[in-house]
Amino acid sequence: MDTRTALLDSAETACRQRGFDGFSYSDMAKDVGIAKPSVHHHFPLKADLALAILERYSDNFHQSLKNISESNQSAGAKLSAYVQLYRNALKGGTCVCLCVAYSAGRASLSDDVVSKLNRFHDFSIDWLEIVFRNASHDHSISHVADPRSEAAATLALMEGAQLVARAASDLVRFDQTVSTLLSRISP
Amino acid sequence: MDTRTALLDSAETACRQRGFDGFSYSDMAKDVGIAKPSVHHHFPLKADLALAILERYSDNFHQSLKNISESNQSAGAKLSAYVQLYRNALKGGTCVCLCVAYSAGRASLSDDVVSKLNRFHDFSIDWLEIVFRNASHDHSISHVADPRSEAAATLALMEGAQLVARAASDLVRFDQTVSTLLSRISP
DNA sequence: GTCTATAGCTTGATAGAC
DNA sequence: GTCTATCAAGCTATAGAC
Repeated sequence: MDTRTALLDSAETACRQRGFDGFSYSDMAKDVGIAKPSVHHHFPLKADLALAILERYSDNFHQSLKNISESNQSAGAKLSAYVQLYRNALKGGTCVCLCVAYSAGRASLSDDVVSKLNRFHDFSIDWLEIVFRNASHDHSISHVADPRSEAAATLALMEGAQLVARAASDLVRFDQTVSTLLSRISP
Repeated sequence: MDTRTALLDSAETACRQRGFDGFSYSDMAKDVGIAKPSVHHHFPLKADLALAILERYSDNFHQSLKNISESNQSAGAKLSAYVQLYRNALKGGTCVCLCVAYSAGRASLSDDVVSKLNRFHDFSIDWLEIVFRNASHDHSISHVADPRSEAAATLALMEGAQLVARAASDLVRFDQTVSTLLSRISP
């Protein structure tokens, strides 16, 4: 594995565990086994690092949603897979997803990172809106109200469920939080 | 106003804007107009400060829920007031509530603060559970599923809605997120 | 209860050799 | 691309005078 990728892995994990202000170039250097100033060769400023982490994360997430769309037929099955994605991102209650970490640490981020973060949110809501719109045709999710609002609520539910589960370091909290949503999905 | 209260005000606001690692004793000292070491007289360690902020916040929140319970008749009206509480806590999109800030910054908090945070979450869920349980009698909220799960989902929805709105610094995001929930309340 | 002074450490970032 | 050496600034925290 190349050094840049190893550094990004280290930084993303640390950021999702402890927040963007909760890890340093020194931590990354120790993790990867190089000297601290060498990290600056790959990411001159921490703002560069913030952007690189988000861009890679964003690309992976987009790919995940594409895979979910392709490998699941009904809207309900797609929604269920989406919830699983956020459940897995918790890594047993030790992490939150990058969006939760960045949203909470918004004040330490540059304007372009914040705007990319908001575009990430929009992308997720757009995808969910289509799912809920399809659900009102295939009836795989019960009593769907306005698809756009349902989509926004679902994204917030995922982020909030992660926060509560992270606070307790307990996946059961996540499961309890999403159970009403999942119960609306037809088998 | 006494110095301790002024310091708590400064710290709570800063924490909700920038996270617990995002402000320092120096910031508080400047805010209140005293020297930095004087802050240590009131809160020797930053861990003491973390606890004091949460305890005061918790007491205020409990009082707010009590007021909501007393001044609203139907379950739907109580839920609507609860949502407003979280909307106001956003302060126009500049802040999140303390629980969101603490949950995201969990790694920097001591064990007793984390356990108090989890008790705060439980208290909120308990209160909401009663609201949803009453709603299945007074029919002021439509299609209520399991009250405990609805309660957990509602807390997560509030925290997630705050995160998304904070990321965008835009209250409209909050309103869009909670609109499906509010539309379930009978007029 | 507030002050000045300071300790001891970590941070992000740079200079310059190899 | 990685290193050693270093910087200025920030942090939490303490000592001791008033």
